[in-house]
Amino acid sequence: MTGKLPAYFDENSEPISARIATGLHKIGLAMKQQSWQQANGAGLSATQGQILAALVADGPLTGKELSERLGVTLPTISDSVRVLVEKALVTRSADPRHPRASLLTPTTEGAALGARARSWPEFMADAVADLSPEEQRAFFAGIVKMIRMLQEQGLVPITGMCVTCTHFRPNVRPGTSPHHCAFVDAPLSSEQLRIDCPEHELAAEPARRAVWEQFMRRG
Amino acid sequence: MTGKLPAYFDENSEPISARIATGLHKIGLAMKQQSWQQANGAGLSATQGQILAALVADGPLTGKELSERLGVTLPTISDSVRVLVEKALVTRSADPRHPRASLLTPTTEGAALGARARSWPEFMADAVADLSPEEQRAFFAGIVKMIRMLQEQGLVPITGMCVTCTHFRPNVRPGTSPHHCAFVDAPLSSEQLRIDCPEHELAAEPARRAVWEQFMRRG
DNA sequence: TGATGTAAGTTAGGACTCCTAACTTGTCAA
DNA sequence: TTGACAAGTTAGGAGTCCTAACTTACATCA
Repeated sequence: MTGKLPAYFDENSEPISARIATGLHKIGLAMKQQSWQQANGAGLSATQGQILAALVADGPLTGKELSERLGVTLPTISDSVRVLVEKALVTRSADPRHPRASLLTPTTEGAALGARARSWPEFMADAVADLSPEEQRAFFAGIVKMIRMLQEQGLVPITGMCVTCTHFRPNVRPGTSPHHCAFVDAPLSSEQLRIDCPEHELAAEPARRAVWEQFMRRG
Repeated sequence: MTGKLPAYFDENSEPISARIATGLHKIGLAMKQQSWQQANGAGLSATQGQILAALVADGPLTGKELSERLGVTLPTISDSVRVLVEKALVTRSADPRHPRASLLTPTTEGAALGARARSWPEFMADAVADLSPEEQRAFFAGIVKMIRMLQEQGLVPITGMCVTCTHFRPNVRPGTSPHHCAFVDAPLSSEQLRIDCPEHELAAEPARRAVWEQFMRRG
């Protein structure tokens, strides 16, 4: 039955991986526009919104930490933070951990805006909601693996994902919830993995690789 | 067997759709950085690279068409095109279809750069390549549906996808290649669907909706 | 007690992105 | 012939993002 039809597209189409890349590109377009619009609607710039969202999600952070999370350089952060301080949306306080660092904390008003900013990607969640649960699981699994590989290439900051966390124990029991989080001491299924956990603690390199390999070894 | 374990994460974790959204956000971060770096390495700005890539992929386009494809306004395109013309990477010629429009065509050098720019998302294809073929199919299916839904919301331009094309005939035969492309008169499987087909011709609204519904009706 | 180093930020400056608003200019229809 | 429409351009301004060069605090070690 294979070879029965001339299979025009097998020869003339780009490989599926390239088309996935193109598709993600289009989705990225929507995200960019959306976050721009949402931020402007809230009287913020896009990065200001992201900063507030990060502070609300992960607690007080230093400029350095923000620059890593958002994937921009320190001067860019410094600039946006200055504006946020002027607007009285965040305050600085000394960081006990680092000599010259200052922890950024949102004010009441800033926290409210940050909470709203966190929900900006929800327009995508809406689009995802129309997929069947099974499709969502498959989609999510692909995303987790893909992010991990992009992290290997140094293109995505390593934060928040279970699969790089000291507390993560992959495939420790049979059944639908094979993984375990040692932090909250609770079982965890593959589709419950976190992408942005505030308790994430980066595992050291050899352990990190071992955890990933054990995670990928299904069965 | 359900309910056997306390299911901490069922209660304390965000829904999977939200985590998918966050994940896509992270991937978007990598795309943004990557295209910035690649473009700079080629002596272009990010949008200039995108414009050249679009011209190489889809043939001569007008400014208007470019602005729709890239999701930016006409002035932004106009500005970048001016620079590209100064650099002798594209030329303008009259468009027979529209009175005041001008078709943009890459020069030899521009076409070479555009071809390189087209391959910039390949770093993602590499990350995708490590997924199993089955995972890739599922991932791709999710992307196609998601883009379609974002198009409905007007967040992604409607171009290049089979599922909005006059030539697309979904689910017309049983088996692994149920669809058909009337343009090249060839059968088509779900994972061969195109995301960015230059022959795409937008179907009129009632037909478009009907096609989508028939596409979603599996079996 | 200093000299040197390191890490976190800031400032300065420049290229690019991206928008809105206002204008120009061809074509077509009333 | 007048007016509407569509495609572009220009002007102006806010924001993004970088590199390079500084500042400042503490830590270390001679």
